[in-house]
Amino acid sequence: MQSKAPMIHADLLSKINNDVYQIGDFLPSENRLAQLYGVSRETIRKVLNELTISGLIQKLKGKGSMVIGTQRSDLPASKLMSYAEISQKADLAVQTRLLERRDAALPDFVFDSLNTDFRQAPVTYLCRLRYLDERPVIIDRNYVLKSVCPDVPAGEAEKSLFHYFEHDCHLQIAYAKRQITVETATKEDQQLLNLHSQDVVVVIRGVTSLTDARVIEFNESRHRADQFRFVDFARRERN
Amino acid sequence: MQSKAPMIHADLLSKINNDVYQIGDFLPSENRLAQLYGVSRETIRKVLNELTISGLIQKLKGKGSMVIGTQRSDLPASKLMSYAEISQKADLAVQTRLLERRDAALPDFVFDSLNTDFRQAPVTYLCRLRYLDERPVIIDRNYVLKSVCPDVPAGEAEKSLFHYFEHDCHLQIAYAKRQITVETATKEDQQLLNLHSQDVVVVIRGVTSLTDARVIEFNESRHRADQFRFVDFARRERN
DNA sequence: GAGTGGTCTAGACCACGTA
DNA sequence: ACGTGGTCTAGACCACTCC
Repeated sequence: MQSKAPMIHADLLSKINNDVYQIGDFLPSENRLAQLYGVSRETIRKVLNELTISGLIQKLKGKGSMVIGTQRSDLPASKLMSYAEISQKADLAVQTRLLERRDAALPDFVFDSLNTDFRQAPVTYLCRLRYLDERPVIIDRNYVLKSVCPDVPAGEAEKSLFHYFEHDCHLQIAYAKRQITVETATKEDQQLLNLHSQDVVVVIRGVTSLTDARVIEFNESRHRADQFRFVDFARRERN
Repeated sequence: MQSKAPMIHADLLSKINNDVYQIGDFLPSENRLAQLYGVSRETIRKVLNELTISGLIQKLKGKGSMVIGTQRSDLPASKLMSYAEISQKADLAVQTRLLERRDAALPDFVFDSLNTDFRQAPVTYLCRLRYLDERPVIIDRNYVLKSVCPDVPAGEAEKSLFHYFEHDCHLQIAYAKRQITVETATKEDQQLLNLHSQDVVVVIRGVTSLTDARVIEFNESRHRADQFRFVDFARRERN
């Protein structure tokens, strides 16, 4: 049983993505939408607020809510999605190869963050190579805490880690902190991604947490710089 | 006259940043906060929702709201802030030099986006070089639409463009779309940023819009790759 | 059972833009 | 004057956690 707000959200989303409401158009007013969906105005406002944050609409005081973007135009690269999920949405010819999977301790470079709580914690280490059109473009390394998720089957690792966490382990991913930097390619980067010695890679390091705020994994993602693209939508904080 | 929600937001924010509520702690319950601040629970919930989106707290059903981050720990690189504002927050020794300022038409490379509406639109072109500790690290180029902001004084350009827009022109910045890529350094990049011919730069291209959804400027920002760092917080969409 | 957050409501008052 | 979004309220019912 879906609750009302998510259903309305999904409905408006699909109407925006399918040009029922086109960019530049105004949505029906909040009162009108409340009537149409048979809910209170506050419920409509909750949904419109989410669409505003996502960058799909802009509210104009005294005028209405204008459509300013769609999901399909610029795929949500800044959202928290797994590689498998993004690929699926983008309709790309992708492939994943599991290079390594073994028990390990968290390496203590721990991504310069002060996550000292996790030093030497037992993890399942995964190293996967991502292909786009038969060409290797990303090296993904995951360090999954055994205290939260005791094991990761090799078969699942080749598909989607997130899917495994959420469906098979009943663990709900909630949020992640990530950092993007550019670094010179290591010998291993050069070999796996077919790079030259002077090339650089885009490195994304992050921590992923669950709805109960427990950390489930650390990860490092190394991208061919020429294939890297990050799209962001940001709203200004009003002070 | 500040309204209630923003005041409570600011208060909780400062208490989190000043360790009154430390990471791992639970905030007072929603009912408790409603009593403390003398407002309704929905007002409290609005504020807590904002803090959740910002990555400062995580709500645990049946338990409470746990602090999971602060602003000072990882400064908000993914927020929509001007260079001047970020520098100020981060307490960096920075400097800006205006290299060029002239009337122009929007170049038609228009950032591959389909903003065909703006072809050949008259703009004020600005090129600024940003220094960090006496070293040049960023080349900023702005194309400010004359139809929205007729002119940009040279003096203001050396300070903060956003400050000029908002305080002197009474234009309210609302949101921006940006794209991050990595490209090989041009001759000009090499000269201005002291790079070698094989080096790369991180390029951020974007469009900035106002609260009334009008575009005010396009921009391109070219960063020394070794100085570039982008921090992001993302929440998982619940489907 | 008591307390927590999640959802939704019906209504109020305001500031803003259009006409 | 009217309709729009912005803000806030007081209260209801639910699902969840903890004791």
